[in-house]
Amino acid sequence: MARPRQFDEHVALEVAMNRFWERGYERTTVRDLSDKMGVTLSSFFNAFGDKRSVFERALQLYVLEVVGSLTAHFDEDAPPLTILERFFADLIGKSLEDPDNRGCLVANSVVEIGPHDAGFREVVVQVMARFEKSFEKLIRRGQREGTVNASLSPKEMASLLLALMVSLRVLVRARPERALLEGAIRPVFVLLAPATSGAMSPSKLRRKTSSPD
Amino acid sequence: MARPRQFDEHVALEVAMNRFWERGYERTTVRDLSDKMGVTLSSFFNAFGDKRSVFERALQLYVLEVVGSLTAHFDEDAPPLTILERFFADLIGKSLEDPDNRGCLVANSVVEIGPHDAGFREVVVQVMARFEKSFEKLIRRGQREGTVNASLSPKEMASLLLALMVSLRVLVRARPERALLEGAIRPVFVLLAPATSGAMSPSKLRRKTSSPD
DNA sequence: GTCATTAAAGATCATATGATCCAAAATGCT
DNA sequence: AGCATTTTGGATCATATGATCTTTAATGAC
Repeated sequence: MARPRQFDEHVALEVAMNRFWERGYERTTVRDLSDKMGVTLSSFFNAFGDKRSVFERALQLYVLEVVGSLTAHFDEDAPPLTILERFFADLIGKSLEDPDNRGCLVANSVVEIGPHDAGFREVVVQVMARFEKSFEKLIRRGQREGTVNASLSPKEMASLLLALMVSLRVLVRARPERALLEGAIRPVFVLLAPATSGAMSPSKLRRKTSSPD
Repeated sequence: MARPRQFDEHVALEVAMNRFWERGYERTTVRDLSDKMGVTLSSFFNAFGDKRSVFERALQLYVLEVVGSLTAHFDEDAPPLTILERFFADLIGKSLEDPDNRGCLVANSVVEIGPHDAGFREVVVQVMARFEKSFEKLIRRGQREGTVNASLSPKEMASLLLALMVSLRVLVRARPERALLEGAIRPVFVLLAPATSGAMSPSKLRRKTSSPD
């Protein structure tokens, strides 16, 4: 009943997402977008409305795909500490393997348009809240099961893990060094480990092979 | 011998710094800058060259003043743990009292222009390296003096503290909540506290007034 | 006072940018 | 085939933006 689209909307949005992720909102022009998306400028505006809407949907897509692939760890059947270890290993791995060091679109958006756009801030806040809740649940479960240090406040630890997660994604943009990122998380896992019975200090848990650096 | 300036270069740069801090690099136009700086567009370019140069000097100024006022804590005559507590309390206080939730210009720059401008990235990396070194020294001193958990790796803890510092400044842009920011740092201080002799868990050090939340 | 020198004022330029407009093209329905 | 409907191509628009140019103003040196 009408002329069919010559492009796949989902594929196009995927391209847009990667473009925004790499260059940020302001530095990405609609011409660059429509180019990379393989969509004419007319079709771009016809199909998506305006630049802001495209970003909105790109951000949604990011949350669905990239954030989703991370949160998937939370549903694994494993001890909370294992889940957290896998989660951060995955986060660091993905961060370091990105040749463009783009970090996280959500975190980037916090900085670039956080205080300037209440709508986007809301999205970002929601995403963060989800992580916080998941972290908190993991901590609580670990404490119930005796695999996580029972003296820790789950809420505080959730804040710490969220903060850590954000900072890893920010730091990698300037300093994509494994030692820095892994160094930052390792002490936190020392802290998470349950207090060993007796007078044993947490030092035994610190590393697999150790030498005081 | 020539017409004198009608503006104070330092004051003008201060204004520019605050403008970049609040709005970021791309969103701040030279017209807005010259306006707020009280300098005509001609004088702006005449005195500073171009927008990038102004940002460069604004960033320098930020490092000197804002970062400087934070690093001042490191020279205080107090136990490392006390210095770190004051440092983070100050950081959080300053972050929360800013009505515009601007976070940190350096951190913001990491995200906005980190991967796109090697020159600025270098500045940012330097600043971070300074903090890391300071953190590491504090940890080492605390360990020598017996006021910091001796089983921790100073390098790793320095990475963690740097990461934490960055994340606080980023988080405040979207979620200026004291509970979140303080919640994130408190467990780290639990970790930093020296292992108490005997089988005592760190729980006693956790809070001044406590109730398991 | 004259002159060299730099700053200020304000118009102006070239380009970039988000967005629109209109005609041509492609489809399904009848 | 003809029509309604949506997409596409490409020109175009209005404005914003970084930067420059020209003219005038202020100052010290002589």
